[in-house]
Amino acid sequence: MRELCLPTGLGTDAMRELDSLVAARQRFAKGEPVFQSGDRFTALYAIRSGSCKTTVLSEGGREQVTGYHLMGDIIGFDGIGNGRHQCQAVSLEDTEVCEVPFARLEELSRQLPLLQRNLHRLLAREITRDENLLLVVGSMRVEARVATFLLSLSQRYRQRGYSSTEFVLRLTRKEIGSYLGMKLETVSRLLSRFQSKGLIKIENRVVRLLDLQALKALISEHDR
Amino acid sequence: MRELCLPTGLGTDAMRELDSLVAARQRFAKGEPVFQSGDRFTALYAIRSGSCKTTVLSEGGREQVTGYHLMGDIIGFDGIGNGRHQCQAVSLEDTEVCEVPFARLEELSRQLPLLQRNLHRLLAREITRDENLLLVVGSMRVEARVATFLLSLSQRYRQRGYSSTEFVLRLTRKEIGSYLGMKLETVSRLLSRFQSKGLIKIENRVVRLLDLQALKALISEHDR
DNA sequence: CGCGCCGTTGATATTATTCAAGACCAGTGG
DNA sequence: CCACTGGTCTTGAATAATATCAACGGCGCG
Repeated sequence: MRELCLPTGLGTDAMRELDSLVAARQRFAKGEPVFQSGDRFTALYAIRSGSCKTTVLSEGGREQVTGYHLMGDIIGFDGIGNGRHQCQAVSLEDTEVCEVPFARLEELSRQLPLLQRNLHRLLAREITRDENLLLVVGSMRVEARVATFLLSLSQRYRQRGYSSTEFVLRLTRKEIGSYLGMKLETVSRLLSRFQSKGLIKIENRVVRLLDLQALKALISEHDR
Repeated sequence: MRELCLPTGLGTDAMRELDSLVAARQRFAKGEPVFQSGDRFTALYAIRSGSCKTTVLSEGGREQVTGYHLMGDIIGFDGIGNGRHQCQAVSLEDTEVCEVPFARLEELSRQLPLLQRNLHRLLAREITRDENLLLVVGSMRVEARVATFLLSLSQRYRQRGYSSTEFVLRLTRKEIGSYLGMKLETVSRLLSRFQSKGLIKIENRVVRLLDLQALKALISEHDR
């Protein structure tokens, strides 16, 4: 498991106890839901490999992508509030997931203050993640939003030990657009523009970041 | 304290223990910060009367309003992640706040499963609150966003036992705009338009909702 | 009383969406 | 193996939504 994750700093005994409550890995093919909106909430899910998107559905059946989750991320927190999942999580490629039964996690975290602390950290990080996204979507123009998206992915891949300058987008243009509050054509245009300015190289879903500085500059360049 | 709040369902003993760790009320005049971005995180704050906004600041010094908190809300969760507050909370009128030291709350919640559960609920609700706002800002046109804002306030005031059709906006047009991802002029225009259509009556900060159905209809009317 | 923020409204400019067409690609079935 | 299909992506032109600029009235506070 990962640095920013539940077992951080736990002793070997505690670690073993935590392991014992984690179920075996489950596999999800591309497009399969890990959980659906309305499902009874019983567990968190740790992504061991692959990736997922989380989406909320508006009354009109409109889908809004609220998260793009990579290996090492934990998803499912949204269900804690009222015992049912408020969003759905869908696998974006072949994905392996470990189920962490939440009732038992709560129980164990009563005995292990450090585990409790880590759980709280995870919950809080989810909050700041969302608020950050809110800042991006609410206050930046589209160009800066896409630049932010790319740079944030870059950083997340680096944290995971992968290349921070070349990676595959598992989201479609439409999904990226939904995530960033714009239309798919706009996403496409901006990626093309970034490429023509020499900031990135993009071929379908494969991005290579060529000029991180310039991308950063785009972000602060103009308000909205 | 309130229904959706920490002491829900606790016995009288547990209640007393919880009370014992809550500090006396503090008062904040309009414009005063309850906590600032970068402050060391030590406590949550329960709003007993009045209201606050929470804002995050981008690198460019741009302010994004991420929350509008009324009496009964608890704020400060954002600091749990890394021990420092990620946003600032500012009083919008004369406001009374109770400080809840977080370390002691964690400790107590290890002994009281129900308290633990309530704490987790609060954290999770904060997450779904943000994701809902994301849906609003990311996928609705400005008209629907403002309608959603008014209806959500209506509901929150009702939950608190106040009039759900007449209330005072403690946020300026600029703050509302920031919260909803639009410009202050746009907010002003939309409120005027709603008024001229007979949906609301607005005089400065005082709103009266006249046609809830029509406001609801506006929301689903069109995507973006 | 005067000054600074707040709010409204109109005219104009810009940004982003919509509509439309075509290229590309992967999967499917003949 | 190839043609077919449906989804994805790109790009252009027209259009609609929203921001910007500007002027002014009003309110609250010192």
